[in-house]
Amino acid sequence: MVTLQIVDDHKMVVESLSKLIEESGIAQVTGIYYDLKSCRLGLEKAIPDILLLDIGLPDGDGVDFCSEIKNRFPGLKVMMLTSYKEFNIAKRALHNGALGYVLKNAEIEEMIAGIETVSRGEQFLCEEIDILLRNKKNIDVIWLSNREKEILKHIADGYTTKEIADAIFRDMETVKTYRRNLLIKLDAKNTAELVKKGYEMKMI
Amino acid sequence: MVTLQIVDDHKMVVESLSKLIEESGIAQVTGIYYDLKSCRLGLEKAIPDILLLDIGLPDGDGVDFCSEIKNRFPGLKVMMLTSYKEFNIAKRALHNGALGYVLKNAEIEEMIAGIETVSRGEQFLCEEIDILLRNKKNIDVIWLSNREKEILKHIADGYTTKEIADAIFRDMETVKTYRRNLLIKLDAKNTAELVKKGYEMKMI
DNA sequence: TAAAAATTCACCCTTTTGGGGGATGCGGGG
DNA sequence: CCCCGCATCCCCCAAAAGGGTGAATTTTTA
Repeated sequence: MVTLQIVDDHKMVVESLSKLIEESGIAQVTGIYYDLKSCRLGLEKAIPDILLLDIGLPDGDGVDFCSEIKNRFPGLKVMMLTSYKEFNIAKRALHNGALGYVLKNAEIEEMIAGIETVSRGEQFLCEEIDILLRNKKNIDVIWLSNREKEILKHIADGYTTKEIADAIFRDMETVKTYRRNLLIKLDAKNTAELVKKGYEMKMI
Repeated sequence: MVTLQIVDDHKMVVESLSKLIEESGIAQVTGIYYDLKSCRLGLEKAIPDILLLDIGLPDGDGVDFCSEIKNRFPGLKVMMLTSYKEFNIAKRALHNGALGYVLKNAEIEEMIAGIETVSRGEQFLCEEIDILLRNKKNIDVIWLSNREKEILKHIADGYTTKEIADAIFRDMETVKTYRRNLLIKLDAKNTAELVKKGYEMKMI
């Protein structure tokens, strides 16, 4: 029997979904977590075959967490279960070792089929994401360094170039360079669009 | 028997939640919609006692929709069911006629209790939202006019003052005034923070 | 270990924003 | 009828962001 655990902070979602999966007979739900911290603890005790992973968790990002657990438990099959229909997010998740990506507005049957496929070790994408990735297969994924993310957050918080420079103990010119690069990387015309895209790509 | 309908674009959520509510015996689910359009059509045929309403629907905003349906069906009890834990969003929803506001990460028991309370015509807030509103009860709700929302969207899309002025056939000075007012209204230091706050308050 | 990426700083110059004042007219609510 | 919010436009001036180009050093990765 395939064992499965779920990480999602929406109790309402996860508990009803858990019932549904058990009733379908496709897998046995051996654990439910509402944050990454308790998930880490739980995985130390017992590793399931599949982990259903949300993205917007209260104590961290599911996409980053994905690479973390793939390093610790390479055999664990991770299936993203989220509402983010964004090229960059999906692509980063797959790069980080996720084997599946299913949107929360997908049909339940699709989800069940996905669990089945992933449990065999094959990649599964829900239809919408599959189309999304196909249509943009020639587009590069956008990766930001930690410094870039840090500065992007400061920008979104309303800090000026000077203020950011003081905050990170660097020269204004350095921060200016980062701003320029961020504009290019996220393909934004100015700071406003930069913040918008940062939000959309869940980099803030 | 209390009748209930749900509007939420997450099929996975809504279908499993629907089962759960029916099993609890608290209400009978007489309709499920994945967007506002089909909800409008459905309500024309049969009005339930309670409507569970999400916020981020594909074809519109649940908060705005709330005032729309309260005008058409004043007796309908609307209960927001969403993941947005934001003062302004919750407050606007209640102003727009919502009788309940429950977060998706609340306990299912809380949700059931909420349905019961709302069905009696009494207001119900889940614990987290209750605390949020209490702590900020002296803070004013932020309302934006249509023009302000329009300009805020243009700003987030990366248009400059000049470009926005051209797009809406108004003078640059007019747009400048709107920008100034938006900064004051959303309490932002500059455009970057303005866009951030606009996103957080779901005004973009 | 060599190539690639990230990080840091520099100079110059233009465009855009932000902050301070106004002003007018219009429409709704008390 | 008057006040207030909304919408529109005006002037001035300082600060910040944006754009081009270059380059050194360190860290990471292939």
